[in-house]
Amino acid sequence: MTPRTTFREVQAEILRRITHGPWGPGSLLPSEIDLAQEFACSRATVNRALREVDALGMIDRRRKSGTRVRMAPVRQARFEIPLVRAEIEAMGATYRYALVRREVLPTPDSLRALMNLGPESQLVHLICVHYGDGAPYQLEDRWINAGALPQARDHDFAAQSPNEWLVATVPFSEVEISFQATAATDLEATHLNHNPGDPVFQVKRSTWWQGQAITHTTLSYRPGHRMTARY
Amino acid sequence: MTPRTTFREVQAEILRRITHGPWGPGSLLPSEIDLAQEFACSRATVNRALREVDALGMIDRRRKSGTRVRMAPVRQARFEIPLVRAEIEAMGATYRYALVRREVLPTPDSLRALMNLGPESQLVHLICVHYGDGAPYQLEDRWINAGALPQARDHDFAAQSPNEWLVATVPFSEVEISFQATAATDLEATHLNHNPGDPVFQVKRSTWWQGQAITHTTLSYRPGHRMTARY
DNA sequence: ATACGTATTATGTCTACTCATAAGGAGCCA
DNA sequence: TGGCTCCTTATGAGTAGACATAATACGTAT
Repeated sequence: MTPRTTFREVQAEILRRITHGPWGPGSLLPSEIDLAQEFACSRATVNRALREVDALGMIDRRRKSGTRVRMAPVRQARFEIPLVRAEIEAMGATYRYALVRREVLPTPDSLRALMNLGPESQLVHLICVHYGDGAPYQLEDRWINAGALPQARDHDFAAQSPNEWLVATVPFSEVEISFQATAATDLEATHLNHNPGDPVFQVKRSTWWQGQAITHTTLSYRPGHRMTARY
Repeated sequence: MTPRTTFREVQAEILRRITHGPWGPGSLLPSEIDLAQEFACSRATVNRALREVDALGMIDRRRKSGTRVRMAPVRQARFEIPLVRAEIEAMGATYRYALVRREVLPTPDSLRALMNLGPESQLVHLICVHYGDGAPYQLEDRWINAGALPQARDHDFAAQSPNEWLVATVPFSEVEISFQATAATDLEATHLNHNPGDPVFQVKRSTWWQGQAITHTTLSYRPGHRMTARY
């Protein structure tokens, strides 16, 4: 029982009029005051509804000019980036994790520029495999800045995957993520049931905290992997 | 000159306290009323600030229980999906487009299930290439539902790319998008400077409008292409 | 001890009003 | 034809107060 008009109702009706109704691309919407009158609610309610439609990228709002339906909506896809464990368990599979390699090395030249580190810096290098129902799902090749996170030198990554340790240790970092297709290396072929040279879906992720590089990771997926989103 | 506390200031301070300050993962934030008192503003202002922090996936809000900092933030990457033209022109390159093939065919079996179409349905099939500064950038393999969009049968796609025609014709559709790595086909090799079998970054996109399949597209990128986002 | 109803409390949302700010447009003057 | 000021208008954002709703806490009856 909500006799009052809610901003969700207003929003739904506005969306309907844009997608199915009289407000086509480029058209000018009535002012907030007029809409408030029409929907018999306060201007604040209309404002909130319009602000959320704006966040969807479907309208363009300008002071004095008014609110206009975009000619082409600003398309944006949102991908949730879950922990591998959650991703695998969400498919109903049993998660297992194995540490393949663990070493402390001076920073390789290829990562020096990427992580903005000096020549004497050291990185903890980890290679591990994530399995779903016993089948390899993802190969993780991770480098952790030992200068920024000295605890990483001594941590035992055999029990807990580095990703889970990191989100618990540095929860709110800045992240740059990129997707690409590459040819399978011998390492990827060995651990992911690929043949060398096969196409591999890779995610590269760099994270920073307070201007310091924390970790750089390459995630390689099993053959046929897809990332999907709706919008 | 804004002597009043704005919701942005409140939001910034809350974010600071979560990321650098005293409110670590799992901790309970003061109630909106207490925060309003502390920041000398109204509850509505605090509410708006907290609502936006919630949208970032950093806190968990529950009636009666209060607001809690998440143990691990809900990571979400947002990708803007621009028109190829805009993508290429944003790099400072000159955009050119070429139509390679245009035909009307009965729906292939592989697409019948995907687009939920009957056996007598027909699709407009288009293959085109998008160039940046004369070099091939993206190969577009598109199928348009001729039943839902009869205008597509007669439209001349030599002048305008199908994507631009479609966003002008059916601007607000539902989209499913997925990314994957595949091996280059002969067609991709011919038009994108790949060798057959090379890894190709592919984007597949299906769009629907009012429950009807509109179009299904496979976008294949030139060698080395990356999709990048920050969050 | 367990089950159930009730009080409490924090968030969710709406109203009504106020002032701020960006920007289009009219009018005026050189 | 400019270029300038000033008025008007639509959104942006704040205040205070009210009621709704979900969920926990607690006290009482069985």
